[in-house]
Amino acid sequence: MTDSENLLKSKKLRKTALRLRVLDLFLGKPHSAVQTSRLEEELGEVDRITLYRTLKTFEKEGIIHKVMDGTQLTKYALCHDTCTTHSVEEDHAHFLCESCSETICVGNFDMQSITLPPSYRVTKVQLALSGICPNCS
Amino acid sequence: MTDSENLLKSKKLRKTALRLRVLDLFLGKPHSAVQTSRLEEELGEVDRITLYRTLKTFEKEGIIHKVMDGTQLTKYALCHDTCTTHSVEEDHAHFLCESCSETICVGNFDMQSITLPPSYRVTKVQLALSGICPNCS
DNA sequence: GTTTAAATGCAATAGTGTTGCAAATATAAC
DNA sequence: GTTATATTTGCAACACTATTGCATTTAAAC
Repeated sequence: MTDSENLLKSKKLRKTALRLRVLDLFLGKPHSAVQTSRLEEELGEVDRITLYRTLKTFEKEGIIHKVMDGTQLTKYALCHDTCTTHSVEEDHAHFLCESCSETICVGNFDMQSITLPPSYRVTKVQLALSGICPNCS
Repeated sequence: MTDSENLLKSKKLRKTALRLRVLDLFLGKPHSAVQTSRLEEELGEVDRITLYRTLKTFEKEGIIHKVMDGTQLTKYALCHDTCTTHSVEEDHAHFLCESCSETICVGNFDMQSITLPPSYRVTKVQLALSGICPNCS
């Protein structure tokens, strides 16, 4: 049984052709955030609605999470360790390369370093870095 | 001459009815990020295309900047001090209240606290905080 | 194999944002 | 105040992203 099949089974999701293909794609680039339109391209002729529903299902099950990289584009990335239980990912940072537009997860950081008035109750911190990635410099 | 009129003059932009109304709105809530659809509501019957073009013009002139608060919505806020020269705003943080959905600028922070592999050249840092704001708690 | 609940695919729809172009208008020159 | 002109506006049309309802298909359990 492949990783994708195992993952679906562990989430009690039915094994369908598209779900397996989408999962394979994410598992193939575990630290990259993939844009929805890019997924459509890579998958070829798929029903767009089904793809969107697949992504929503995966998000709800904590398989993938939306990535905030400072663009307004919808990008998803595979969840790791800390975010497998919920789709919410806390204190997580992403880096967007301004040259190649690739977005990658760069792991967690210490949110203690941010000071806010105590009247604000902060429950989630997302950091969007951008610049030039190692490949492009 | 009002603040809005002065601002337009200083940017060598023509004084039009819509521009003045939009500017007044932003100047009225100098630390809030306003969603485009919300602007449409508050302005009443305005031509949507003209509004979008107005926002783009203001953004290009460094009057307002796009705010990244972790939602995929387009929100703009007035530029202050550090971001008046460009539409790019650096090392800036915003706070989104999960209860009332208001987004406010919470000022700058120290980006030194983020550690990344040195092969990444970071030129821009955006921080999206979310939780409960003082009004809602 | 049969059953059934879940997933898919299609049609229709909504929201956001853009471009081209003719008409209107703000500013500057007279 | 009038006129000239470059800017701005408003409309039509379009593109992209995303969602909902519903009939059909299919995966998994029996």
